Amino acid sequence: MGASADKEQTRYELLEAAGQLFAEHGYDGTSTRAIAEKAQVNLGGIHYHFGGKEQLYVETFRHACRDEQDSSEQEGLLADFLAKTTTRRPVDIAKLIHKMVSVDFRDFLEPNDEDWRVRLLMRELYQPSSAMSELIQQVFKPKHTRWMQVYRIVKPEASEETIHQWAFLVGSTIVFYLSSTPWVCQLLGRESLDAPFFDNVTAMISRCLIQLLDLPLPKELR
Amino acid sequence: MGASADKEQTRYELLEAAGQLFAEHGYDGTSTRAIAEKAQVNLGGIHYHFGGKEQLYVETFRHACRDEQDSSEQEGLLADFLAKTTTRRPVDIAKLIHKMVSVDFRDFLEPNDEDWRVRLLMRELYQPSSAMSELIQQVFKPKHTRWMQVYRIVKPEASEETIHQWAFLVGSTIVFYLSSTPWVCQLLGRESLDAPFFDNVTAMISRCLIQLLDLPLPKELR
DNA sequence: GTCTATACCACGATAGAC
DNA sequence: GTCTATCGTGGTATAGAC
Repeated sequence: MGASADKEQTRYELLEAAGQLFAEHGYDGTSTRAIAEKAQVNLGGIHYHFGGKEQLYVETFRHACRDEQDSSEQEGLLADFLAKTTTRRPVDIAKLIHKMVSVDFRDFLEPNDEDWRVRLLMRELYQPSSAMSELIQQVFKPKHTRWMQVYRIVKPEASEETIHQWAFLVGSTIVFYLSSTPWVCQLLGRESLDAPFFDNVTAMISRCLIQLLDLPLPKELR
Repeated sequence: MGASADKEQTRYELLEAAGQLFAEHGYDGTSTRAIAEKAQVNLGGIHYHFGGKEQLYVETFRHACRDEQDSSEQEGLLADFLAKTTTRRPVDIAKLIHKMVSVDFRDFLEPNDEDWRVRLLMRELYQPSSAMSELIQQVFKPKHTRWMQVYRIVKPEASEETIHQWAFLVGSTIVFYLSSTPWVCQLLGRESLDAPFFDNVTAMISRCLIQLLDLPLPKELR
């Protein structure tokens, strides 16, 4: 029993240490020796428990996914809206869109420097590994499908391609600001991007989505 | 004389070989030995001519920038428009925006697999190195400034922050589709993204930009 | 001045001792 | 289950050939 608990403990220490280092320095920028040292585990332990650096990365990834997919506050927003059998006023759909955008932005762009999970997920975007499919299925596909549902409420006759492209608008903006923060800061002559800045971006993207659907802008977005 | 020409030739061979390999496999994924072999140059030549892998990467980058910044067709579009002293009708500005978006998308998303330069520039986005500042100044800042000028023509009283965020819309979309193509394809159930697909994205982003400025949509975007 | 051969150190992986 | 020794590879540096 003690041995089994120790094993889990060792695995956990390795996953947490590896996650933080991978998120900070990337896959290639992180040495297994650094991970082992940070986790207070012997170098050989990585190969013993996970099989190698590559597999440790994938497992770190699954570890991060499990914690991320729980926060499906957005799911609730949409479900609540769909549950209402009352007539759906255009302006209510517009407000729903604004709320959903806000949730997405808050989940991904809130400056929570202590949490390495979001940054790790984003890294996978540009360095696709064998963990990519898992991340798509568990985190991004549900979000994407939800956005597509919203579009279909308003324009059920639209082409699939158009709906997909519309649904990508929020994600693409988040990916951009998350990955290109140093660039954006340099072009803006700033040190960092704060919450008010992202509130404005949220409002702008909401306006885009709403206007593309020919819905009326709520007062708060005017 | 012959020696000097040989030197330039060797440097050129190294830059071309390194550029292709860096674009294909990334910085960490490319070994100096592979570069030397592809360029038919001795391993030591990299250190002699450039000082090391890092400096070779930066020079490869400048090499790519010089070829990229020439294609400033967009510059011409905007200059032509500004040169016209006739009254600027809102719909003409809308058409200008659509044209400028088209040029941007064509420059970056046209499937020119043989040319490694664009892919190399994009890689720098998610793996910022010492070459970042150069890329921003030479390639992205001019584009960004151009977009900001367009916004000011219509709404000179807007806040700097709003203008920046508006100007980032095109770039963020391009960065997204360029970097996340595998993800997009998997979510769409496609093999690849073709020109008609990007034409639709171009149209959608143009609509966003135009509607955010309260300009009338040209007929071709209806 | 230009290029070649080679040695050096850090890293990932692995086998074998305990 | 843990730790150490060791191998192959990659980036770097340099002495010496031309």
